[in-house]
Order: sequence, then C-alpha cells, then structure tokens
Amino acid sequence: MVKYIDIADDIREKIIEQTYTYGQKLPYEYVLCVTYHCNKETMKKALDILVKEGLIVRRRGAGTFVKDYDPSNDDVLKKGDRYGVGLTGKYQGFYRIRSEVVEFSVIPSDLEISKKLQIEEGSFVYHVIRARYLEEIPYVLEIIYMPISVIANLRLENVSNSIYAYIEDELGLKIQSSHKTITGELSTPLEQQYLELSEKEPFFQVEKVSYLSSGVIFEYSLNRYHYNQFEENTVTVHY
Amino acid sequence: MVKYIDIADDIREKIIEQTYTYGQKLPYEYVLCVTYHCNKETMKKALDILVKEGLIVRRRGAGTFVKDYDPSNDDVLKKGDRYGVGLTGKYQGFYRIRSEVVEFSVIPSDLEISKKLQIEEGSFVYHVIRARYLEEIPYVLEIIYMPISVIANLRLENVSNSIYAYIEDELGLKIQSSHKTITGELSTPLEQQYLELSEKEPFFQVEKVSYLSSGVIFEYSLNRYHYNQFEENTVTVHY
DNA sequence: GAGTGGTCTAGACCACATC
DNA sequence: ATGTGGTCTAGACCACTCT
Repeated sequence: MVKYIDIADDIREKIIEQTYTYGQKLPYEYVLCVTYHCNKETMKKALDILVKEGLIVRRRGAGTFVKDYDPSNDDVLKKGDRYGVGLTGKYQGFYRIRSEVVEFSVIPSDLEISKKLQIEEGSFVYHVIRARYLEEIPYVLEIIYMPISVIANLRLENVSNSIYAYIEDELGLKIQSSHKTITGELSTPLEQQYLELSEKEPFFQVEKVSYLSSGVIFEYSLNRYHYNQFEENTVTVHY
Repeated sequence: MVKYIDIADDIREKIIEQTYTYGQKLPYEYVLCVTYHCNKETMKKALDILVKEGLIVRRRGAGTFVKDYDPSNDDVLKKGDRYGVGLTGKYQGFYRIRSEVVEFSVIPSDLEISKKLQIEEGSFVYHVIRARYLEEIPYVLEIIYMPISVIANLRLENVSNSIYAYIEDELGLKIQSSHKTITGELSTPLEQQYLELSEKEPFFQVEKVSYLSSGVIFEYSLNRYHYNQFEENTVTVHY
C-alpha cells in the first residue's frame, strides 16, 4: 500500500538473508530508485526506516553501508514484536511462553488513570493483570488499563492470548505510537510473588501510553520485568 | 541552516511557553506553510520531529493536537541532553552535579572493545571511568572507550566536564546517532563501591555505541545506574 | 462534501567525502 | 572534480474524519 514501507521491507529482507552483508556498500540512491521505480525522496523515506532500526548507516558523500548485524539480536525485525510488547531481544522466539491472567475486570478510572488515558474520571476501563512465564520462569507482570469505550468487548480469551492481535485483527484498529518511560522501582509483595523477587530487590518498569492511528489513547500499562530478564534496544538518530 | 529543524524549534518553543496549550489544535498544515514560508513536505518533516518527541499528535482528517505536556518531564526539550547522556527526566536541572574521574588512560583495545568500535584489535583507545554524583548521592558510573584516532587530544579537563561538548564544540564534529541497549546486571565490587549498592543488588546498564555524522564510531560506553536513579523515555512511532 | 494529513513525483540546488 | 546524500519546492493525487 505504502511504497516506502514496501521498499524498506524488501531491503531489510535482503540484509537479513545476507544478500547485503556487513560493511557492504548498498547500491547508491539513483540505482535503487531505478530498481524500485521510485523517486529519491521516497527512497530516502524507505532507507530512513532502516537507519532507525539500526540496520544501515548513511554517510553523505560516501554511501550507504550495512551495519554490524547480529542475527541473534534482531528484535526490530520480528513482525510479532513490532510494538515492543512481546518478548524482546535475546529471549524471543526460542522459548515456550505461558500467560496467567491474575485479574480481569472493569473498574471506574481513578484520577491517575483517567489522566493517562485522557478520559473523564470515573469512566469505565478494563483492568488486566497478567503474569507471563518463559519456560515457567516468571518474566513480566503486566498491569493494563484500557477504556471500554475504545476497546469493545474484550474477552478473557483475548486477554489470555494476545490483546494486540485482538485490537488489530479483530477490531481492525491500527496502532500508531507508544510513549514509554523505563524506570527502576523497589518491589512490593505483588512483584515479589509473581516475579520471584526477594524483598529489597528492584524491578524494571516500563510505563506505556499507546495511541491508535485515530489519535485516541487505547492503553495505559505498567510492565514490570525481573531485572535479569529485561532488555530494551533503541536507536536515536540526532538531527 | 536546515529549515525544518528551525521550524520545529520554533513550534516546540511555542508549546513550551504555552502559546499552544494542551489539547489545542494547531493551525493546519496549509496555514503553517504560509506562516513559515515553506512547502508542505518541509512542514511535515518539522512536525514529525515534534511527533517523535511526543509533543504533538497528528490525526489524518482531524488535525494536529498538542499532547499532554508535563513541564517537569521535559528531557527531550533540554538542549543539554540532546544525546541522552546527561541526566534524564525528573532529575535534570534541579540538582548540583559532581563528576569524579576514577580512571583516565589509553589502552590497547581488546577483542570485545575493538568489535564494538569497529577498529582493529590492539588499536589504542581512551579508557575513562567516571562517577557522577547528584547532591553527593551516587548516580551513575560511566565506563567509556573512544578510539584515539577519532577523538584526538582528549584531556583530563574535558573528561571532568563534558566530553560531548569537547567533541562538538572544540573538535567541531557532529554526532549522528546512538544505539543503546538497556539491561539489568548483578553488581560487582566496582559498582557496589561507586553506586553504593549492597552485594546481590543489581544495577541498570545502558550500553551505547555512538556514531559521528561521518559514520565513524567514536564511542562505546557502559553507563551503570543505581536502580532508583534510572529513567529513560522513548517514543515509538509505528508505520 | 469539506477539512485535513499522507504519499509520491520531477527536478533544482546544497553539503560533504574522496580522489 | 566527481560521487553521493540531504533539503526544498510545486503540485498531483489519495485516505481518513467529521457532520
């Protein structure tokens, strides 16, 4: 549908399957434009996606080069984790995952939650607590709030499997962006129980607010990770 | 110099000083284009910067809106922290910071460091260990490696103050991107000493590889934070 | 239907790297 | 000097939202 995304997908594929290998110079812009029948600006948009994913580096005056690419560390590349909600980095795709739904209810939002979700205080929201295990080792405790007005008819079945799949595939909604804050926090009995932490041990918390393409906030969540199970990769491109 | 950055800076300023306030609709694209004497694509580039910074949300068919903006949490906005190397989020700008240089030497790179910096094994690199304190409370322990071939004549004075200022202002080099990995690690005596951690307490590590605009890697660093002093903010825009 | 953003193009011109 | 990427423009056309 969108040309520059298709082009990026194609070139990413070539890097993964090592048609383009580490350190190699990519054909320069003009050649790529001819190959993909597109304009220079469109090509730049495509390549900028790969720059943000950390797969290539572009050097004005020199060329475009494939970056050091470690296939065991390819979380950006897994379609299943496009929103950074699944397993990240080193643990992805290799282990058996089990989810345990600790809580699934509808509650009126309190001040904090209504502020984060930008809804009226007291509006009803789904309240989900879910523990995830990796080969039976506790991995993450997820606390999720979603307005019932935005995500309709969420069922236990969806919560047990993938909430994101339900939102995208069944409701046909598109997810636009997520705003995350990662902090360290001291564990309380809740995390000690589900993450098998000792007293005084900290956990990683990822606080997240997620937007649909319509601009509506559909989720406020707190993902709490055992500190030795957590990994997050980011690329920052300065301007 | 670059028009879309200037425009983004100007609009960001207006959001910070609350000329545009929370929830408000910005003038639409055409009006902004006329105001700033620019083309639609240029305007989009400018606004996309603010989208990535989490300051605005754009909704096709509806308009562009100022997001919930908490002035106490404006780390994206501080010029001094453009590269995510200074203090982040809640602690920035309010406290007195002191740096203690624990180590400043030149060593031959070992296999791991040479791989990260993409230089030949054995090439000489600066080796810096720096402890930073916030109102005398240990905050972060920084372990930095930089090739002497890229960063020439680094002095203790630069290390005590800002290495980035030296690179940008004195050497006139431009920083292009940084690739970061956040993990939790168990502390060793080094971190226990400088971060005042107990045995068995973990620390939060940000491993970073940084590129110049020339595409050359100039830095491999490990920033080790006390877990209750750690905060990292990211905005992910899906496509 | 009117309002508003998103994508794409052709082509001009600029900035930086390498030789 | 030549190769290569980056920015900017004018204008066409498409996609989504609101009412």
